[in-house]
Amino acid sequence: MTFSPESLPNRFDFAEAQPRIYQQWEAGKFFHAEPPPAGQKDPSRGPFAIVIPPPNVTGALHLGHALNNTLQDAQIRMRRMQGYNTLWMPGTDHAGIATQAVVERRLREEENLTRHDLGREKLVARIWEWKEQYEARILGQLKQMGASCDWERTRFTLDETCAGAVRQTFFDLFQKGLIYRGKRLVNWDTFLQTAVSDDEVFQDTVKGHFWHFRYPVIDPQPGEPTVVTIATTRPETMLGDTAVACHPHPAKALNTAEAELLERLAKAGTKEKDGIQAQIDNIRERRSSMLPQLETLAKMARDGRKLMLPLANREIPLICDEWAKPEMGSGCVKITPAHDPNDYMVGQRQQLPMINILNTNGTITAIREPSGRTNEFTEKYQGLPIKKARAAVVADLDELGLLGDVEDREIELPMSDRSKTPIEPFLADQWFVRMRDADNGAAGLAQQAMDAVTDGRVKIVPERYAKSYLDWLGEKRDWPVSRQLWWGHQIPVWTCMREMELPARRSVTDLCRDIEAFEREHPDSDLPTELEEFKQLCIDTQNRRIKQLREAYGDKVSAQIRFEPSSGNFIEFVCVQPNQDQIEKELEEAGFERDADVLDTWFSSALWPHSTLGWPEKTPALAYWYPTSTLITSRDIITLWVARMVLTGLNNMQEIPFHEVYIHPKILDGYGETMSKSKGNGVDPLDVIEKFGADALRFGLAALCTETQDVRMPVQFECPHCHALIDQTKQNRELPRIKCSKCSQEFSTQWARKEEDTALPRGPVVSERFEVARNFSNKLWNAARFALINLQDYSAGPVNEQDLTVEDRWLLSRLATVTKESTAALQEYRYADAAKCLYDFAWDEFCSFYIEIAKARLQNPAQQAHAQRVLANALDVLLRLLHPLMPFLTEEIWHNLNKLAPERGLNPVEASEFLIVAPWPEPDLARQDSQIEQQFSIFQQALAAIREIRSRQNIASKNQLEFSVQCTPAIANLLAPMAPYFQSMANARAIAWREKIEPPATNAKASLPGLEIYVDLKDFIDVAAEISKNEKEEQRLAAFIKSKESKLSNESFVSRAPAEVVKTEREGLAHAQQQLESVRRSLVQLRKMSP
RNA sequence: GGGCGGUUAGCUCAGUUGGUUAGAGCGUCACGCUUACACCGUGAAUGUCGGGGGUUCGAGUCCCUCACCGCCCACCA
Repeated sequence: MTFSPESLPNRFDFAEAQPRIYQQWEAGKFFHAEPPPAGQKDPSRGPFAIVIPPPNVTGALHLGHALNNTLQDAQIRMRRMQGYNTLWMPGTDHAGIATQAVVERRLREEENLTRHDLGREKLVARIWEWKEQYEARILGQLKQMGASCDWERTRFTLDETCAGAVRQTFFDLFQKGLIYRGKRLVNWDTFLQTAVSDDEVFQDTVKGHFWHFRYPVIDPQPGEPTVVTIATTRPETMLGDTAVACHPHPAKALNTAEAELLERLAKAGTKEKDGIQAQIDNIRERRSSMLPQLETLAKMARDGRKLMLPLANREIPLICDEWAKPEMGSGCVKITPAHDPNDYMVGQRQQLPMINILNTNGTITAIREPSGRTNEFTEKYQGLPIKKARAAVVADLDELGLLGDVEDREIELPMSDRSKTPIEPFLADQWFVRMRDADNGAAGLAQQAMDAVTDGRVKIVPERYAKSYLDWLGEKRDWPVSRQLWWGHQIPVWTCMREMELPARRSVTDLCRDIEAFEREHPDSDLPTELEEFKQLCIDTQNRRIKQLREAYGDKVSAQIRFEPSSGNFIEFVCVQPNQDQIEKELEEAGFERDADVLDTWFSSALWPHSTLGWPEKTPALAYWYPTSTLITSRDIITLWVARMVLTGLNNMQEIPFHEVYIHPKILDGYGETMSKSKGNGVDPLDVIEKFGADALRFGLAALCTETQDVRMPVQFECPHCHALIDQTKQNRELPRIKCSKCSQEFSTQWARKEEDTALPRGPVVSERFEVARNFSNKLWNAARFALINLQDYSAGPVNEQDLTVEDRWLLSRLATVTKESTAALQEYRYADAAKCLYDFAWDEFCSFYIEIAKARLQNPAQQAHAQRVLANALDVLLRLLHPLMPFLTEEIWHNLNKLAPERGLNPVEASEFLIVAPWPEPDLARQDSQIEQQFSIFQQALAAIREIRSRQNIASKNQLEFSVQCTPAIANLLAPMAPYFQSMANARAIAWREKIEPPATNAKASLPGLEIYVDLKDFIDVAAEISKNEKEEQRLAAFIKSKESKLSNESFVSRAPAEVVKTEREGLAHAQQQLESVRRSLVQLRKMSP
């Protein structure tokens, strides 16, 4: 079977080639990596590994994923070719909340069922079905993009391997005391009865009220107020108040606030000034009207004055806390630690009790006082939904005469994105990972992760993102890891309540309260005997239990035991190691219950770099590829994911997870908005692949990937009828159907729901920004086609140094430079630079010059074999350099090239069968030759000048031109051999190369540094065009000269600028003057000719 | 409110340590089927470098300032 390159189509048929080539790569096992066998020397250049940021199984991949994975694959492919033992670890993320939410929504929409109707097991089974479907789709998309992942190692954050790692990590942290149980305010959705994450909460502005209440002071002293006024937008929360706060130093606080405002006023623009001034006036007014009272309140707080919380009849303290802002409201603020995030912080600072007032369904609960007893005064509110409770509380306070002003006010209300109902802050038991440093000052998890970046073990590129990483970790906030969901890793802790067995003469609750009070008031004294004995008994009981558990289960379990004063019970938390089913069973039989919550999704993805390699097993893969080489991801998960991987890596492996982190740009639409399905401006990579090909998608994305900017990508609908592109606007992007502006036929969009819409053919969302890359791949395809057609009688053989022509040496010099620069650019994640460098070289140098020149040489029997060998070599190198960005096209051409020129290179060697594993080109730096490049550039300029004359004189290319060149013998020697190429590339015949020539009678002239080109125009001359051109040139030069002269006549420039700069300016001036003279001479000539 | 980016041709973007009168692709205009490629070739036109100050012999580049756009974080009882 003979291969006939002429029969290749003149467009690269990517739709046919992509699946075929991908299948060949997979069959060749090129993606699969194994560590070198134990005890053997590593034959490779060493390990190189990237773990994929696992896409969520929530839905299909979008263009952002396409970018992310293109950039990874480019690194992987280059390193593989460079000889590294390269692993790209693929997988997907179970994405807890997001995935459960999607499935629950569908359940609701399609079957009108809630998760409670289905039950935990069945819901989880449904989510697994969803996962299987989307995982397959995601992996399919990655393959169509050409991702060279090691699919045999594909992991899922919820699979068995990852589950083992999660449990091991949890157990380890639990045992180290770095995991603890605590209360935390969560965003509670009372409708769905679930906690939602911060990013599922949106703020809605609604009309509300601002109610002022008066709380009576208990035993006010003379001169003190009898009531304290507070204000709230949520009256019902007062049932859970445990303090009222005022500022400790109101005068100082007012001063500070005023000073800050004054500072802002000085800087503010006119628009803001009025507002700020009003605030300042307010402060000044308050200073006279309210300050004395605020000072009194602060003193009362210090004296321990108490207030009587109405309705609940609860004694609550008046406290000092800086959270109270003297410049706002009444200057005092009610504190409800269990139902407001800020109050919660105050509560923690001030050790206030936290009183929950809500049931999970949003009705008022049976309120329990800190002492443990139920509050009988609030029974009447029990069971009321919030709205009714609010009205009742206001009415009751009014009746007591404690209601003050009621203002109308716009309120920012947090709403649940999922149910569109208001969010209630709700106190829930949660598990936390301790990020803070140890009490003895030893670096905690957060600090260790910070150190890894500050000392350079982990390098973040671009550097500025290290700041977000460090700032966020620097807060060292404990990481809440439990989620009230069903989809995820269930927390491996079993809990049991145990009653305190002790012959207490007094109630446990009282004893505890006394201990607490005594320790607070006499921190340095020993406890009284009774209390001390009780405390010791508690400790002994705990220790005895821990010992019992240890005896029963050894180190397979770790226990934390806590005493709860309010109930007098011990709570035992037992964390069980992985694969201890028997122990779990025994615990459950003994009355323990497993925690129903699951772990934060980021807990499992935090382990990704080592869990995917098999940890906690000591696998050879883990030993070989960990730490991985680089992580390529987007900036929005630097904190959520990157920081946590560093932290768990250091904890579990005692080693960083990766050496480098590259943060790539985000893809925005034409309006600068992030792409998302919910806006309708998302582009499906598969639509781009279908229209432009995978290589165009990849090259296009890489070319846009610059360091500082996000990628802005205007998108269009493609009409399925006539293929016209219709710009997407904010108006039309949410329509279910669109009428094509060109063919007037209609098509459907992603919003199509109704049958009449879905029946229409779908118009995909694409971007014409991929056209450039598609055109480029076609250019390459055809350049290769040309080469192949001309290589049919190729014979391998060495290329002798003395046979190299100027154009050969120019090309080899450029090739060396391009190899060096594009390699460096890729290695440094400067993708746009790499793409541009290769694009320019391939198109403007290889195609426009080398191939054009080759056309003449390949005709000449004496030069043909040599030209073929250099051409094959150049194409070979170019294919290898482009392969990471355009794998399919280059692989396809490589195979064709192998058929005609299996042995190639300046010293021919047999090419590898597959480009994907061909060696990466080494830049032949000895070939870099600036002199040759300069010489060649004279040829290029001369050629351009002749072409320009042809164009301005409007001379058809079929008419041959004659030209002569006035230049030095050196330049003549250089240009004379290029005569055939002037002929083939500009249809221009060289008459003479001399130092002095007689210009032809009718001529057009071009002057370049060191040479003058005269084109003999014969009958073609268009005098008017020539005059106009020269006049324009005259003007331009005159202006240029004028500016140069004024610069050079400037004394301070000449004396202060570096001599070199002055010299180039002088030379520039001289040359321009010469040119001007020449232009003027031509004009005189031309005007004589003009009628 | 805090932090980080951005603003250069109609559009999308480059622009090194300050140094000729600022570049590319697309689009526009003119010409063109010439031994691969019309998804092509040849040539042309196109800019108050967001505004205002400053430093400097010299500023798209450095400093200050204002305006606008985007992202992240924290948020007002």
